[in-house]
Amino acid sequence: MSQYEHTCMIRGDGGRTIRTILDRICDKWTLLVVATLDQQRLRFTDLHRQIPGISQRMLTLTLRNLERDGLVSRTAYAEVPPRVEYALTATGRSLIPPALALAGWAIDHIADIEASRAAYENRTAP
Amino acid sequence: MSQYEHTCMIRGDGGRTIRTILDRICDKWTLLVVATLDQQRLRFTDLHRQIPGISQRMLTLTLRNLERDGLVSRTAYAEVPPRVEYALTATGRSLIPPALALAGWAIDHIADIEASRAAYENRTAP
DNA sequence: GGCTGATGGTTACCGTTCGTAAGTTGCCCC
DNA sequence: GGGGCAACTTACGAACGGTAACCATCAGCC
Repeated sequence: MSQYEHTCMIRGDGGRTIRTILDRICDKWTLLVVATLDQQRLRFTDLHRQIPGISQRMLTLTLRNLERDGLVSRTAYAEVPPRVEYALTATGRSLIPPALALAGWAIDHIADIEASRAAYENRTAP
Repeated sequence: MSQYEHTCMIRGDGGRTIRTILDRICDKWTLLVVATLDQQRLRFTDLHRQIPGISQRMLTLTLRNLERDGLVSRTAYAEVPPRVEYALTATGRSLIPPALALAGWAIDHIADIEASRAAYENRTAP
């Protein structure tokens, strides 16, 4: 029996719960935001600058989801101009190792994947 | 300096390449399909049965992307009724440990996340 | 007193993607 | 010859993501 059944099927819902969580965590931006907040608390604008390609809207939505799920804390200071700082919670920090494992895997296999993809395109698009 | 910069920012593209790969790997279904193929080769219908909630269309698309990226192999037997078997390649198998790490994290923190989410709803929707 | 700039967003719009449901092909069994 | 199985494929409406413009507030400056 695969370890998958131990970890993913452990609940009676046939993996539905874990799918919901993975769906929330594994979107395009969440892992990048969490990884960027590793070891430092950052303001909205700094996050926006440090994550290339993210829009303000997506950053707002991603941070709200993370805040709602208890992975980052949001601290607003009543100053002018306004200042809002985001930081990982304990739960959020615990996500760093598996997130880095996945990112490391991606780094290790970027070349393979891109080569395979190029070969596939050549095969199917004459 | 965080390890993130060592792993994610190592290339000059500001993390754009790794974002592309993560975007491809970290969608709703890919990790579940890969985890389900751990230790066993399966036919289309078996995969469909073992992954609750996936539609035929999404399974087809997910498998095509995985095949294109070289993570699964597709073997069609010219029989009647047709038989197509899917199995992980070496690259696909190497994704299992980080994928299980992430799934394990999700299992460990489902309770925290759901509690935080419930508390958030109560706070914002009186 | 009006203008500019910084900050942390929100809104409007639109194209792409996703989910549901139905159709297709080829052959076998009853 | 009607129904069923396997592996897809297509059609279509709903939901999501991206782009770009807009907003509110106040400090500092002319």
